[in-house]
Amino acid sequence: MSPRASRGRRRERLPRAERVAEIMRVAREVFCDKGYAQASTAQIAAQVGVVEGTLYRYFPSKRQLLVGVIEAFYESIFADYEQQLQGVRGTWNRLRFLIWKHLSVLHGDPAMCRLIIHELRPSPQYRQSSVYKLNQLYTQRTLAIVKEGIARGEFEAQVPLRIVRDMIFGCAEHHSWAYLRGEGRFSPDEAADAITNLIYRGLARAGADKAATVAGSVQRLERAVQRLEGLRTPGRQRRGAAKC
Amino acid sequence: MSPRASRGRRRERLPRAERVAEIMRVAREVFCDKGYAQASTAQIAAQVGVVEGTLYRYFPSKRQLLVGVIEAFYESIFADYEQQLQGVRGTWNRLRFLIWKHLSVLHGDPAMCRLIIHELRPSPQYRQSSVYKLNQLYTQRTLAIVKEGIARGEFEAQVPLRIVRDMIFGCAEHHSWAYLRGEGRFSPDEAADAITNLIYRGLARAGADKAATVAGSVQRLERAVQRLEGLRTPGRQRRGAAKC
Amino acid sequence: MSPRASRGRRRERLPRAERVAEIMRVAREVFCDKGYAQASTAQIAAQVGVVEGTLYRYFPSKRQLLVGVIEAFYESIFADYEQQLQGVRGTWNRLRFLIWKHLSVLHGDPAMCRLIIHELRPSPQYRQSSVYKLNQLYTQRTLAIVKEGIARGEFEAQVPLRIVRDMIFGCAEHHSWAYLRGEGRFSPDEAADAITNLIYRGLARAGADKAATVAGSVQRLERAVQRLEGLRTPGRQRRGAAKC
Amino acid sequence: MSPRASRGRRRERLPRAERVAEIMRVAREVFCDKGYAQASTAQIAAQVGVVEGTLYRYFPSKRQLLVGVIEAFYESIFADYEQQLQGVRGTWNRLRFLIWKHLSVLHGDPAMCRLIIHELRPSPQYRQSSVYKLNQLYTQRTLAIVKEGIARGEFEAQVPLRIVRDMIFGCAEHHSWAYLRGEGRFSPDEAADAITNLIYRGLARAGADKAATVAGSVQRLERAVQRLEGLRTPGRQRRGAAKC
DNA sequence: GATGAATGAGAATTCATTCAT
DNA sequence: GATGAATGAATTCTCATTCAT
Repeated sequence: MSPRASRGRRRERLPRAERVAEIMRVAREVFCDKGYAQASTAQIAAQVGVVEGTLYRYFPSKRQLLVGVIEAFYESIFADYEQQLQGVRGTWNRLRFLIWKHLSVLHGDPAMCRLIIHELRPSPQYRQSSVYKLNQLYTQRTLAIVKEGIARGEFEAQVPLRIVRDMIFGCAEHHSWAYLRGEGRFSPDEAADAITNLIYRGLARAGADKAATVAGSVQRLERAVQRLEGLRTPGRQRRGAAKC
Repeated sequence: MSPRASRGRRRERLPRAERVAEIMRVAREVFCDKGYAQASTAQIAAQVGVVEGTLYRYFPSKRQLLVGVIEAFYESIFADYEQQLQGVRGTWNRLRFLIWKHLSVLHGDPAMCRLIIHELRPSPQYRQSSVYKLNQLYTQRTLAIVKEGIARGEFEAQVPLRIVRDMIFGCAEHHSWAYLRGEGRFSPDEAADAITNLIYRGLARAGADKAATVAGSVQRLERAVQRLEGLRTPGRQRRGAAKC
Repeated sequence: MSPRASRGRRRERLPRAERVAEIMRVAREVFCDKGYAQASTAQIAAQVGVVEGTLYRYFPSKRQLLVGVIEAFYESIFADYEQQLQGVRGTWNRLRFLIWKHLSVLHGDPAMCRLIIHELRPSPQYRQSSVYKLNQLYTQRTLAIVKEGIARGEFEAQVPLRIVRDMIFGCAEHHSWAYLRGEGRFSPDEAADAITNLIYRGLARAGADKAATVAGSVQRLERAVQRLEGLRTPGRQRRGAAKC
Repeated sequence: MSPRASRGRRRERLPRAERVAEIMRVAREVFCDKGYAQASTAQIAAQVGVVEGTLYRYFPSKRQLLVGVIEAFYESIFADYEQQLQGVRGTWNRLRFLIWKHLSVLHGDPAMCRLIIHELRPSPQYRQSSVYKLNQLYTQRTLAIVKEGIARGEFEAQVPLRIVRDMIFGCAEHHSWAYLRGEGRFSPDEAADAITNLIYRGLARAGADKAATVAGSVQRLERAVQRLEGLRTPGRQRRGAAKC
């Protein structure tokens, strides 16, 4: 008898958290599908099953909705990052994991990455968003690995850290760039190998063990020299130890 | 007082080429200042001193105006590029010149570069624009230098060319990224040095003379070994050799 | 003086149905007055007392607004058509009613009819509009009457139905054509009589009773023959008859 | 050396008549192709190979260009009409020729006919155009045939001339209406037969010889009556005559 | 006779956001 | 908490026509 009921209006009153989650889920879809500018709040609202006004109860603006969506994405990406990294040993491997991870994210969700790279990052909101903070943490993690490499004597001491960071992330982004546009493909695995090797070699200390990448000629040479000359590599760690 | 003056405010009749040039000059300013989306054809027209319709006599759409502006920019950038490059000798120097050039463009006209990176390149028009073609040429030039390096025995034979390209341009873009947003600074000179060194070292043939970049420790070690053992390193491929 | 009054001039919030009705009413007026092309959405909106955007909440385009207006008109026209027709007996009378109805519509709302004939009907949308469907029903009704006439033996069996339809509606439209332009007049009553007679006679079975329309010459002749010869006309097919 | 020549500018100075003819030819094409509203003077000018200003040297407005195009078409249509009609004898045949001619024009140049029916005729210019005058002549020709039929006793004396005219032209237009929109087909021959028959029968005098169309039942009845009662129909031809 | 640059007013349409209910 | 009608200013683009050269 109620006209309300008969019109099938969804007056579902969801708890705040669920409503927010639903809006973000839909907004993410629409933003990824159409791009931020082409997406309309009307469409998002319709797809959620609410009216436009309702969106504004949860998000102060379309822009903040975008920021929210991206923040959630970022958090999910980095949720288990630390833990996974802890399982990886060795400078080369850790670097490779990090690069591979980055490439995998680009590969797995190109539309979201496009939003981040071309919508959020160039915008003034970026510095205020938690994405910025997360990114800084991420970057610091990355450089920490390089610093470890230096500390272990694997890398040159005078490494231009900022450039290394730019090379890793810039290369990954540039490499996946056509893919983000929907053209072509790339393999995160292969790219990760190649990038890691290049970076590693670029950073490697001249006399150091270039272990995994450089086939062991230098290593062997050094060992030979040590044997023959009774010399020790003057590397910081002195890992060849006593009796050698 | 003359009705002429009041009616036809500025009926300056410029030849086509001049009008086009003027429109592009102004459009470039406005696009750089406000960004593509925020720029309005009305503003551009007003600033040129014509009505909006006049814009559309020369450019079929706002978008094509952007493309035109960027194409002109690109052409001016690359006008003397070839010539300049011819004056540079040596692989490291040539690589460095190229990287420096790229960084200088980013540094010298960040706003235009922003337009290219965030407006033109992600758009569907990109592949049709002459910018795409120019970019391909540019990229090929870059990789030609790397190939020369290989041919000369300076670089490893198995260089992942695409990755090298991505590393160079991706690193440059990432490095200048905050600067493009108007935050921070960077030095094309310093960055060019650092990037070139990193790339060069990453590519350098293990047994080769790493002259300018790698301090000669490995080299010296190898020579010592040779002295001591009467061996010669037989080139990268046969490195396992007999009695070793 | 209250800021309320000055800001929100008329923020009357009508229920959807009422707003739609009001927009359609005004749009109809304006379209009829100026013609579709000369009518502007701005004028319609102003006359409704809303901003242009409000129009687009209810109609996706100016064109669809036109279609909506015409559909409503059509529906009102045919609302009681069936019922009225049921009250009319006899082939001639039914044909006459139908023709008269058509002429009356043309006469009663020439401006709307102009829109239909010159704007909607020649456009690609026409086949998709409900007007097209309604028109088909209407046409079928018309031809049903003709078929009844055939079944009753009043009309020739081999009637070219499509041509009959075209003649009825084409004639009515052509007849009212100057009137639609605002020139001249016509009388639906007189025209209906004349058209019906012409059509009826054109279709009438040669030997049939042409009762109401044809002044009774044939009729009388036939009766005379019947009297004299004691014959009945044996239907169209066997007309070669005996002794003739 | 002259830049003029090298640019291949067509500075052909054609005699006025040729230029006009060329403009009209192109304008006709474009109007027919796109419809009046969608056609632009720019396109017409470009297709002629002149600049827009040149159009305005020959035609005061786009509208007058349309009118000119249609007038030329009309004149070509009626160029040999009179002559052809003179070769046709008999009321039915003359009517049929006229109707067929009209249908043939609709069939042969639907796009032009659309322009006439939907662009020119509903417009205010129509009464001023020579097309209007030509149409009147044409109509009068048509009705002259009907009047001949009356004079010859073939048709009823009380024929509603205007309705007859509307029926002929209205039917033809309505019949070809879908065809003008590019949907469906029609045969001018078949339609001409059917329309002529219907009209002819509708107008035919009850007691008259309906020769070609009406199978002769009435005729025969009348002859029988004549025989029986010693009467003769006073029909003009009396061609059954004597010996019957 | 021809050019073609410039006009200028207006057209439809879009959409994030507000707020009375 | 949710609705959804209304805003309103801005936007790109169109095009017949004019007129200085």
